[in-house]
Amino acid sequence: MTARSAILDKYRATPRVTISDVADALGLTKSTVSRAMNGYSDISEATQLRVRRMAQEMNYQPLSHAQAIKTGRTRSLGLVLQLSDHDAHRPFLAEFLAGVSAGASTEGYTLTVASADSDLHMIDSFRNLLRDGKADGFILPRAMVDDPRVALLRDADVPFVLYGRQADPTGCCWFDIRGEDAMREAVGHLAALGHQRIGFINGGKRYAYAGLRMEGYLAGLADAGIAPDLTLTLQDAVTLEDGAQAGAQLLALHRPPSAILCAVDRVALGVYRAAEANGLKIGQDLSVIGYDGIQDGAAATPPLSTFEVDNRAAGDRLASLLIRRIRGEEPENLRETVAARFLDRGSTGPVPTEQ
Amino acid sequence: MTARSAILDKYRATPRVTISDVADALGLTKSTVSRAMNGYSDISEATQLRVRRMAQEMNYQPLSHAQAIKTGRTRSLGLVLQLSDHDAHRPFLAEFLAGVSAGASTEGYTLTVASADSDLHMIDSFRNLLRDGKADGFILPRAMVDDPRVALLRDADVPFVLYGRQADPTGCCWFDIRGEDAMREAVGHLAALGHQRIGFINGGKRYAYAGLRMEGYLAGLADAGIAPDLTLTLQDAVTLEDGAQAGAQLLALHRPPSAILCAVDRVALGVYRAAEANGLKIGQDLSVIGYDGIQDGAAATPPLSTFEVDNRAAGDRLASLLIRRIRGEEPENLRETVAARFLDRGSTGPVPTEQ
DNA sequence: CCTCTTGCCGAAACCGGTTTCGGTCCTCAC
DNA sequence: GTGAGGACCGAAACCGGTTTCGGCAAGAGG
Repeated sequence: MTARSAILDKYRATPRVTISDVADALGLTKSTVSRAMNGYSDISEATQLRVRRMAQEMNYQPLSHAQAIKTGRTRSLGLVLQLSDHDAHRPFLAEFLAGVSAGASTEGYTLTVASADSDLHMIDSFRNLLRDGKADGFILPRAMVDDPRVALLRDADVPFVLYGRQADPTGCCWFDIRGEDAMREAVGHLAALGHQRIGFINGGKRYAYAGLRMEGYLAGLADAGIAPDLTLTLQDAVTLEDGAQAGAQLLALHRPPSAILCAVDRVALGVYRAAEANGLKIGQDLSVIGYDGIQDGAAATPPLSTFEVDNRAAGDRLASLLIRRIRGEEPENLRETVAARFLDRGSTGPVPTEQ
Repeated sequence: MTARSAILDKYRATPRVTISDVADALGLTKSTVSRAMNGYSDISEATQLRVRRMAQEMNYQPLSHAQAIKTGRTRSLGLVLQLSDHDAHRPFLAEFLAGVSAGASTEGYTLTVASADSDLHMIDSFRNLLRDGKADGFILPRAMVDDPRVALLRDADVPFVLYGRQADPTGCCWFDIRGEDAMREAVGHLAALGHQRIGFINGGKRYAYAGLRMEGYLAGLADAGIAPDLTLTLQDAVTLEDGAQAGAQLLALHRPPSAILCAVDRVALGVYRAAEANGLKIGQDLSVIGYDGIQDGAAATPPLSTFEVDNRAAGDRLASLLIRRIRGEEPENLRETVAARFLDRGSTGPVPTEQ
């Protein structure tokens, strides 16, 4: 009851402490307080400290939309979701959003989410959010090879950060997980198990990650001294159905692969289905490795060996990088990549003898 | 090139048309324009029209955070995601968000998303968003039976709208899909196929929907003249693993059910697994009906019969209702429910003869 | 014809900040 | 002793809106 009331008080009763309150409490003017809070050099160190301390004590925090009226910035990050790639998005979204909003809020930022069902609509979203000061910059999920969002925002000099990388890095910040390293490592695992014919089903070719993962696959083959066989690689598979179809296609080959590496977990689960249809047992007759670490993979039989991707952490990092970009840091210093962690869960095994 | 430039112009070059620009263009003062835009009665109809027309023509739209400084409202809807119920959320989130943001933007509102990993943290989120004017009201996904968010926001007189219903409707607006009707209909379907022993695996009991769906299940039994058998009902299952376990439990009964109704698709897919483990063929030896309409259900073999839930539309409606609430409409008039659509897809069949 | 409303709009204050522009006062060099 | 310069802060304008208050003209009523 009293706890409840205390909370409610903060909801409205207390009229909120303003910059003038702080100024009065210190016998200063609000202009001085403002400049002190913003670290202007024409305010003495001593005064800055006094002001900050008092602000802390009085629990004063400038009202973002009051500052925005002059500065144009409202301390909020924009995220425009694309409906077109639903299926790809779904498993990630909740954790990703949690990460972004957490990362944003530790710096006093909030997250504004919009959605668009076409590229044109997306541009509109950007424009509206900027125009109305609902976003100071943008997080762009799923970098594409020739990304119209990048072209637009870069030229417009609007801060943004990519989840994924970009061939032309000019003006780009990003966070990414090194999927290419994962693919390379996966091929290494499979080769170590004796596999020589290792198929690769790549993801959506419009996305930047596809090229990288292909490189990783090829690098892995090179590491193992295996000559790449183009008939064993397919691309542009993102759904379970895609995977089932691609898997069937590979298994129908004259000399089918004994292992299939998939750039996407969902596709790997499709390969499960194809294997089942062919009477093959995953982990024995056919080895499969995926990438993403989705729940359904862990629940499959056998559990899918895959690479765990921490989308929550990714969101957190992206928010942090974008905020630094908004604050003026150079893009060159705002690029991070991390490794994915391999989860060896049982969908691989030694190459079957009776080939 | 020229198209690009035009867009960029709107991004920044054009300094944005303000209320004074409109006033000057009409030979009025900005106070008149402001009141005209807001429909004050002390401005003549004629002038209001003139102003609105000109605003339209000049593409003027008041800057939300400039108004907020006086009004306290910034035309944005708040949504606080709870991390605890990840699994329940995941499949819905993308479409749901798309719906909400679309519904919001048609009324000139935007969507602010935050996340919380505990109830306490969630209250903090509410408070911060309100305090900083980042949300004028909230959408509360997944209504719970004794929902702390409702208690809080209701008492604080903050506008909110529920996805789901509430036993005590005081001050509550909501949108919901009548899961109870769906359950009732499902039981009817199964009974029509000859099933007499119909199991029911309910969802998370902390959620408001669970009670309703149980009622629907019982109503369906009553319709069919079947006496309810409590040993055939389980509850609190939300994940695939929960479903597998619950399914195994029901199938291990002395007199197992010939059909199992699940309040959640994911759980139904768990029942698939349990059936498989028991050597039962879904659709022949065991009938299963789910609820949600998730993709994985369509991809299962046999495709899961279920109820399609349009989360995008739900989000859209919720946004609309919340905005009306924010604008002052009474909660009593802001309650909507719609029916779910049954998808008969092949996981049901006549009751097997050799019982 | 004069007052009293009423309708309609302008003037100015205000909201909570930021930023420009000066104005002290102190120090230091000459 | 004095002038210049720098450190530090106050005064006031400003941002783009909203809201209060008051004034003017037209119409109603006596």
